[in-house]
Amino acid sequence: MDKILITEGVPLYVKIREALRAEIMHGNLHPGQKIPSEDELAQQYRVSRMTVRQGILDLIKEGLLHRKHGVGTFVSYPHFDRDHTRLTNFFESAREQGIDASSTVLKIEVSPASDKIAKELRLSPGENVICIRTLRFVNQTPVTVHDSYLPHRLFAEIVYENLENVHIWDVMEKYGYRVKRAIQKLEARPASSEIAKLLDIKPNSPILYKERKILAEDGTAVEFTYCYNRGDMYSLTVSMER
Amino acid sequence: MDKILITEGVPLYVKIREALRAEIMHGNLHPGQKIPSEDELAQQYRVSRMTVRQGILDLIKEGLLHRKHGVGTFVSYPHFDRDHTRLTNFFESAREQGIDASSTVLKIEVSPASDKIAKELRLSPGENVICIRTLRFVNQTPVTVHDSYLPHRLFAEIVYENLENVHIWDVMEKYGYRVKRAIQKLEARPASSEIAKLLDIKPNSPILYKERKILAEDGTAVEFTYCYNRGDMYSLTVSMER
DNA sequence: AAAATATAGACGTCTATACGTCTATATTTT
DNA sequence: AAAATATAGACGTATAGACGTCTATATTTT
Repeated sequence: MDKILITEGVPLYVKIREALRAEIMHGNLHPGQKIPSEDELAQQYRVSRMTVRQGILDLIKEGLLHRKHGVGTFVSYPHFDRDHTRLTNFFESAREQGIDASSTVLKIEVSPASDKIAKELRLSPGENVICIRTLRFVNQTPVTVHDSYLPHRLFAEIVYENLENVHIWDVMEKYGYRVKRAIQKLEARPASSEIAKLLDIKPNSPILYKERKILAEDGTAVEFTYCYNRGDMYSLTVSMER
Repeated sequence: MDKILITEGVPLYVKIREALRAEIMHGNLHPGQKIPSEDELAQQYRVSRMTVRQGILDLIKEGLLHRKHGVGTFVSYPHFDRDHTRLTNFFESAREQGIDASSTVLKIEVSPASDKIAKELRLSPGENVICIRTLRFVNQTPVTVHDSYLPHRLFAEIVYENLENVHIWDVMEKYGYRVKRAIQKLEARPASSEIAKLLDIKPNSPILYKERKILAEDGTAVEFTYCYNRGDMYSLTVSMER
């Protein structure tokens, strides 16, 4: 039985990958089930085995499939929370979950970087950074105070952009930097009086404190942030592998 | 100039990957620098281009290299915190950081799973789980209360094992399950009086609360845990990608 | 000088083939 | 019946070659 791939302008292995993904999602292939072997799929789709393999390997990396040498390839069980594992920005993830999200800019200023930020962003000593403090709302309730530090050298003109209700990562793309990776450190902390006031909670309430460094595709450190998230209204899901 | 690969019994692409890694680590190739093209490397190592490619792709997945279509492959800047990004267990990561770590078992019991745990571990209704509560210490100070739930069906005999100062993941391997992935939800919460007493802190102090589901290589859900970590003594670093 | 175009280098996709290694199962031997 | 062995199926590694696409740079044209 031949399977035919129609779309043009898309690599074959991507088509096969998506065809397999669709079969899994639609339940034609169910969790735990063995999928056809690389050879069989190659014949079905009339491509070479290596092409099928490339598509399968993608899905394995994603966690949708797993395989055992000498035995076969199997559909993984769901609950891998694939969606929450990707690096998404505030507005993206809110939109996906159908939540009303907004943000206001509290402050923009340019000043020399602190030692810590200079080190994290790999700046020369005394180099300037743009600091943007925003307050983020979910359903009109303040949830996060977000302090963002950007190298002034790379984003000097960004201070003239509209930054309300827009994610800064989208703005960065105009400057040629596409965000690729974040390294984040998480802690539970008591809210300072300043943060408590902004988030409309009592001082010393638990805050999910997050420091993160954002890297672009070429490894440039493009942003460093301090985030103060209301503990009772914010949770974060991550996936890690051995 | 030919480069020669000596070790036997190791795939060629692994040798090339490790040779490249060594060159980067030893500083022969420095961050930002362009490495030789796939064609050049194939000639140097006298292998096919696809073999070199497989090695390079591994290093890109790791974040050690990055590439730009039509331009070349480059050494990434460090600070990717590769070490903190892997899923490691409590004792592994403590050892790596040269920290004194220990744990005591407070309780072991077998009982029917709660609805939530049955759902997360994909158990039949009413199926039994083993609950193990441990207290973890760093430098003799209690840092984490750890409630672990395991399917009784898979690990019935585990209750007879020594579980003090041992990580349960190591014990699980004896039962044929190798931990592969964790999906964790993180929140900042106030400490309950029970948890506060165990961690020797005041009630309502910030706790980094963590729920996680642990999956084995074949996708079996092997453990569900609730973790209560002292906010002032525990932080977690994770990396996420788009 | 500016704009359009050509070119070379490098990565991206794809094929067809070969042989190695691992696992589960069937077969044979003890 | 148990143990050893063979076998088939499936993934793992590796090659050589072809052509596509992208980027930066050099060249030509305007």
